[in-house]
Amino acid sequence: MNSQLTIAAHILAVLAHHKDDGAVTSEVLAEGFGTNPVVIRRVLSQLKKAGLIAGRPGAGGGSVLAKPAEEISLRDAYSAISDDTSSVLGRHPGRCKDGESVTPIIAEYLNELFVDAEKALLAKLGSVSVLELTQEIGKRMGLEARE
Amino acid sequence: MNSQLTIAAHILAVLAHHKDDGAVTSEVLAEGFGTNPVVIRRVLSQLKKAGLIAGRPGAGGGSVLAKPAEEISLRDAYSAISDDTSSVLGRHPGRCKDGESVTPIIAEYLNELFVDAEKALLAKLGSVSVLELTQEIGKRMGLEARE
DNA sequence: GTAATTAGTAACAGATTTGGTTACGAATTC
DNA sequence: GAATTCGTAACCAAATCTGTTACTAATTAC
Repeated sequence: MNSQLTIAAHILAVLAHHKDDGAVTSEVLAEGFGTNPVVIRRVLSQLKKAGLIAGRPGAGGGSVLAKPAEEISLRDAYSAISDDTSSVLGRHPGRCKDGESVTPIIAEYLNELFVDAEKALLAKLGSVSVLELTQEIGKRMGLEARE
Repeated sequence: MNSQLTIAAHILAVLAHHKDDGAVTSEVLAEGFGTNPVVIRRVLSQLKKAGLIAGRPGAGGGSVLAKPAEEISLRDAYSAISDDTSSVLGRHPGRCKDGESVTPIIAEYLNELFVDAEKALLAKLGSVSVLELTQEIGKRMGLEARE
């Protein structure tokens, strides 16, 4: 699900933005992102499993951040929605005919390189906290209101 | 096409590895990767457009590197197979109801962050040349033969 | 010049993935 | 007990991905 990270980041940003207004329902989040509440709940479920948010069913329920916004990074969101097999760059399958010795070596080395590249990406995501997210969003909203 | 970068890297590695053995046919490349020659040719076509390889049809034809291996990086391969709209992390669609002002701001900011993260990944890919690729592969083949 | 080889590309099919929807049970509040 | 909301399963349509066949164009071999 390629939009899950985007949705997760959106959710975290909105929850942090509304931190003092109580829980946010999946319906509100869905409207904000322009999708169905179930799509949102699928991501909420994974963020919850990862301990990033907390949710309560029932009237007046919804989701809130489970931790201070400065303790949640976009990398946490990425980890929450990724399974172990997923990779942004794909993996070399390493299929080859018997006796062909160069292919599996290329496969293994390329996979190592891709993992390294992915680590660089994750490091960048890890450097952005949800707190920074809301601060920047608040700043931009202020600018826009003034225009 | 998610395996295209892997295929492209495989192609470049094999072409560099066989640099002194003449052109390599799409059939040989396909066997090495375990796929159909047409799948390989689709990627070859893009690498050729990007000026990374040169190909000749006809008997004894095939593909060769168009530049010295040290002047081709995995980032070049990535650029060759990506179009402008593609992104490894996806993009925030920015859909929202009228009057909702926070959503487009979140969308824009997240997209900026994702582009930054992608740049970190591309920088890593850019640091690996096809020459290094073949050198490391040659090293590993030597090690394996000795086992 | 003719045959053989190979790239390049279009067209198509099957499998997989993705995003959206409906539905329903469980938990919670009022 | 009624209303609300989550959590999740089931399903569907659209898109994407991978592989295949088929054909043309270009080039070499003889």
